[in-house]
Amino acid sequence: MSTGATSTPRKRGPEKKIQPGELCQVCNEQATGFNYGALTCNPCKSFFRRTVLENNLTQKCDRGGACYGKFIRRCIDCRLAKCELVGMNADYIRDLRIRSIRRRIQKIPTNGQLMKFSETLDPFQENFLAILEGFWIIYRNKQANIHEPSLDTTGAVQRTAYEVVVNFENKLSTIKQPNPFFQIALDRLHFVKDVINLHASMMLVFLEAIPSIRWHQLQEETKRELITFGTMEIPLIRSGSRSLSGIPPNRGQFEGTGLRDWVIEHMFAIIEDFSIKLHPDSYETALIAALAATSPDRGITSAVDYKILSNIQETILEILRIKLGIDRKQLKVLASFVAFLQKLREYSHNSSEEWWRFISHKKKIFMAQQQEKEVVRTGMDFVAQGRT
Amino acid sequence: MSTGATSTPRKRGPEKKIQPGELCQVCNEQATGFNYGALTCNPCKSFFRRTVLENNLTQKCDRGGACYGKFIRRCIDCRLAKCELVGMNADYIRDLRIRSIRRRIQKIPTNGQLMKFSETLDPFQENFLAILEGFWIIYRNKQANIHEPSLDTTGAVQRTAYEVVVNFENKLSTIKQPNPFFQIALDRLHFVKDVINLHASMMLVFLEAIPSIRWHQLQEETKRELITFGTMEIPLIRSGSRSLSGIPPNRGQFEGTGLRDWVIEHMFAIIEDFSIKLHPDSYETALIAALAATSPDRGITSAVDYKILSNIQETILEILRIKLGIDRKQLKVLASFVAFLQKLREYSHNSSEEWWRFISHKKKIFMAQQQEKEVVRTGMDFVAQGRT
DNA sequence: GAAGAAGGTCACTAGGTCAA
DNA sequence: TTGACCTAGTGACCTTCTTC
Ligand SMILES: [Zn+2]
Ligand SMILES: [Zn+2]
Ligand SMILES: [Zn+2]
Ligand SMILES: [Zn+2]
Repeated sequence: MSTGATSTPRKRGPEKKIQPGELCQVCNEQATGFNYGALTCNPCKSFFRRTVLENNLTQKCDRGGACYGKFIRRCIDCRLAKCELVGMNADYIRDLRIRSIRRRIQKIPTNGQLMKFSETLDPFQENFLAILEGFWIIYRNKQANIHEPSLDTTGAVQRTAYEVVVNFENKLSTIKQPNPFFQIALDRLHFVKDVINLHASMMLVFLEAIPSIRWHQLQEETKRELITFGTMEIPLIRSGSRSLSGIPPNRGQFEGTGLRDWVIEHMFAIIEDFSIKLHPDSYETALIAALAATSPDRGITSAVDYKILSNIQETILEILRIKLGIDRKQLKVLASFVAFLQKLREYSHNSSEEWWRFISHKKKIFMAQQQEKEVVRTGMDFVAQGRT
Repeated sequence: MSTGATSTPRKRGPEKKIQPGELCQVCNEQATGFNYGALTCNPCKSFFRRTVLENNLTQKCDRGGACYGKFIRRCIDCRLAKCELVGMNADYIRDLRIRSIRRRIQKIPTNGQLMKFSETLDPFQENFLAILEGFWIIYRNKQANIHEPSLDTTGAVQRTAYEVVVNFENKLSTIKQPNPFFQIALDRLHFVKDVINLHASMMLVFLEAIPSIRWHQLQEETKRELITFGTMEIPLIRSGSRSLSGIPPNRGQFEGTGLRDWVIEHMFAIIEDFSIKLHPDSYETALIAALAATSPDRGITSAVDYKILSNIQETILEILRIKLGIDRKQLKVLASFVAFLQKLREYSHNSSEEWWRFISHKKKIFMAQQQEKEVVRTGMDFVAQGRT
């Protein structure tokens, strides 16, 4: 078949106009102009867009493909074939929409036993999302050390579950703030530990706050796994999210700390993936973070806990899906989020030993140099308990 | 902008045509619009369609053709005569729409209190799924060489789009069947090429058959990319699927062929992943395969093709999601499918060079040994054209 | 910056469904 | 068989780019 890619240069701009009386090359009615590469009428233009560009259904012609003239409009098969014959071409598309999906979303619940699908969040889901998003904004904007630029939280949380969020803010403010000004070498170790502790503590607050997780019911081991991996994964999401708010990730703070290069490499690849490929909204980010934080696929041994976490994942995924639908985004976006989470899990799985080596090493140096007058680092100590 | 600041309610869409209070020209009841060429009520519209376009039944009037007003509805004879009198006309018919394939996914009665919503596939989606599944069963069960055990296709395809599927079967049967009995060393090369060609040709048939893909509109380069990667990916899904039907994958057929070990390793890891972790049913498998086959994320350079493929992906994902919902499966299952596809893409991306090296090498040996009296291997040659 | 073309909207209607 | 109600394709008319 000839490619037909040699489309004639289209008439554009204030140039030769269409003569009155010129006919549609498809249906022989009055033409209105050049549409998608051929002289056609308005209906045929719309038809072509709908059928080819919006991916509508085709069907066989009843009359063996013999439709012509005005009657060609009644036969999708023949009309489309004629469109292509006269040179209408998908190369002229600028944007595609998916109407079939949009239409289904508009279905309203019927009064029958079996409800048809209605795509809005129910109050529980709304609340869930509000709390997550509120937390996320605070977590994202909070300085992880006083070198970091802070973002203004005011206003941003307005629509969210305010009280809960204020509660977060209070809890987070009690956590020791890492100090990046190194007076002596030992300060650097303090700093690293404090940063990790901060994130681990935030994770604790986050997980306790996720609606319906019933944190205290989970087994100690499960909690430890969640916090350990969450502490590796969530800060990357935070960093990507801050990057989207205009604060680029600071690679320098990891270099020369003794953390292996491939880990740093992997981290920043993920952050870039997040901010460039995904560039999610703030609610999407909050939900992605919640999915990462509650993932059961990291060696949770208790079957009960696994089930609890799976249910939460399901709840979050459902909220995310409906929200995306409301925003007219494609399911593919959800798929890309899931793929990202997969990568994130691979990262934390592969680098957990390295991180642990890194932290232990720092600790050993620390202990050797000083009789550790133990600073309470709730988050980190909690994680550390699980290690031999 | 300040157009006429007067109360112009910015009308969109067409003008309202019918005034409330207009009467049906046939029965004098409230009219609903122009139907088949006359202003009529809904019942008269339905009546006309049924009688003229569907049944053609007639029946003499008891009252000598004197029925009028509302009572005309009781007399087929008079009602039809009046319809024709006021100008209703069979020319207004369009094609019959696609008859929806018998709903095979029936609503499952809810016994629990949790189930609030249930979605069903629309006719287009039903048809799409039926064709895919029908193709898949044939593709899966077909022997790729005469050593392979075949599965009985009879019965399995009964509920699917039968004609389309028969068409597949015919197309597939014209492809050269690889012969695994090696008389001379050269036969082995023939065999390898034929196997690859078989799969590439199957991919071609598959892609042409996917509803709404409009294969011929895609650019040559796009087609080539799809077939190339599909030929690497789809056979793995097939193998996993056969494994679920009780036919274990045959690793031996790759060993000693010169294909590098890591590729074989990767392939069988994916097959195992598919059959053990995913264990999808046959609908799901067909949809997963279609997703893999139509993925735009493999260096499709044409923006239009990318959009078209994305659109199809969206359609398939939506069907998969609804189908999973009907089967009471969690969204997480969808996520795991997506994650699998991601792995599959990584595999094909990483090993495409190796496969190409492998095929070219075989070809070189082949050419060196014999003046290649070229056997037509449509599928493979198509792929090969894109390579330098 | 105006003409022309792409894309969006939505009332309208062909055709299907199903309980009565 | 009927007709209330639904689904989804249509096309008149509109807005939003893009090009000259
Ligand atoms: Zn036309
Ligand atoms: Zn036709
Ligand atoms: Zn009437
Ligand atoms: Zn009568």
